[in-house]
Amino acid sequence: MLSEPQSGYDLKRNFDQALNNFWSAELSQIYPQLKKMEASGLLKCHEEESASGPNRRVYTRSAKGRLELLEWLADGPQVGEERISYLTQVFFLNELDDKKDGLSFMQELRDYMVDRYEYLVEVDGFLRKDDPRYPNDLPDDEFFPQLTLALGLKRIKATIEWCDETIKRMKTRIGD
Amino acid sequence: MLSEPQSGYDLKRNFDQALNNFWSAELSQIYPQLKKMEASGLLKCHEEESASGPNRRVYTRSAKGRLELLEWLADGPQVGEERISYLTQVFFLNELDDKKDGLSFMQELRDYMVDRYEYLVEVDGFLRKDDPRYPNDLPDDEFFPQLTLALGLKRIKATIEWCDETIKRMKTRIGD
DNA sequence: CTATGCTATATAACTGTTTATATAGCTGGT
DNA sequence: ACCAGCTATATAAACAGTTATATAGCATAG
Repeated sequence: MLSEPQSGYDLKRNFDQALNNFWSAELSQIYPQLKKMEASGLLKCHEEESASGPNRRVYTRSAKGRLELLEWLADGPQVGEERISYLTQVFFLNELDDKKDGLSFMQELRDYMVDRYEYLVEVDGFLRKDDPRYPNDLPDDEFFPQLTLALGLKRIKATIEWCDETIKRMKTRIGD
Repeated sequence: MLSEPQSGYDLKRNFDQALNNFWSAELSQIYPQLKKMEASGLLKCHEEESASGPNRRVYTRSAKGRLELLEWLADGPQVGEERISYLTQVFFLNELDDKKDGLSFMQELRDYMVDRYEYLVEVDGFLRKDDPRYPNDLPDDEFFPQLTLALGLKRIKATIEWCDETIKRMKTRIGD
């Protein structure tokens, strides 16, 4: 992102597409943030006329901005806690009177994960097919975006496995 | 949580331990939240003297609170986006002049994940060993907390696999 | 006896993020 | 002609969450 000059609107689109739901941001967060970064000298801005609608405010990284980016990467991976909302729900599943309701919950979760998995496989296939010049791997501008996809696939697969094992364990407990 | 009467302090401890870093909350978030839930009739509160320090404000779920919990579960799993900070960093790794810096980044990430995996295996082993009365599975009060652990293990394993594959791909690209 | 750490609650300040709303003009369909 | 949908920016209000700070008493280690 911001490797090439972009407006807030472009950035939003790239965020949504490229990071495949591993990070998102609303325009109401992006626009003030870009202004803040411009004010502290990390970005430069120039206006462009738009064919439709208001002028585009196009941002470019400054030398200072680039330095800060390199520092951010040099600090190493940010491995803070990863929040999974539905796990807090799973925790409360033993409060249910009818144990079959817990099973339904897990089956619903599994169905969602399978749908998502199939969607990501499709996106991944599209990325890989596009360029036959590199039989061993993708060019740089596709390699790094594809890494986020590859992790997504592995993690969702692991989650589906967990759903299956949990459903099996729950069925045994119900005595079904 | 809140299956049994608890103070904000208890809740924090249980959150941290039981959800194994899949969810956390600070006391400064918990205390006002409990007051809010008491005000809207979801919780009841009574004070207890404490052996050390100020009185304990102990909360219990009300009938209304229990209903709301059941509705929350009946709505199905909350499968919102899962944010992974380090993936946004991976995305920018192709900005680095020296490709070996990208490799170091991935190796640092792998080391962290391996450490975390080994820690979770230990915790999981401790949970399973404690009760020999159930040879096939755990009692209810351990089964549900263990599910969060089981998912954590599968996901971290998947992440380590991804790190290994990525490191391999990166090495090939460098020509090492 | 002093420092550290634990139980226990509370608030202020700040940052991050989402939802809702507004404006403005262009494009394509019915 | 009208409506829906897209590009494009902007702000207000609300909500979520963290960091810092304060108070207070007890226990334990050095």
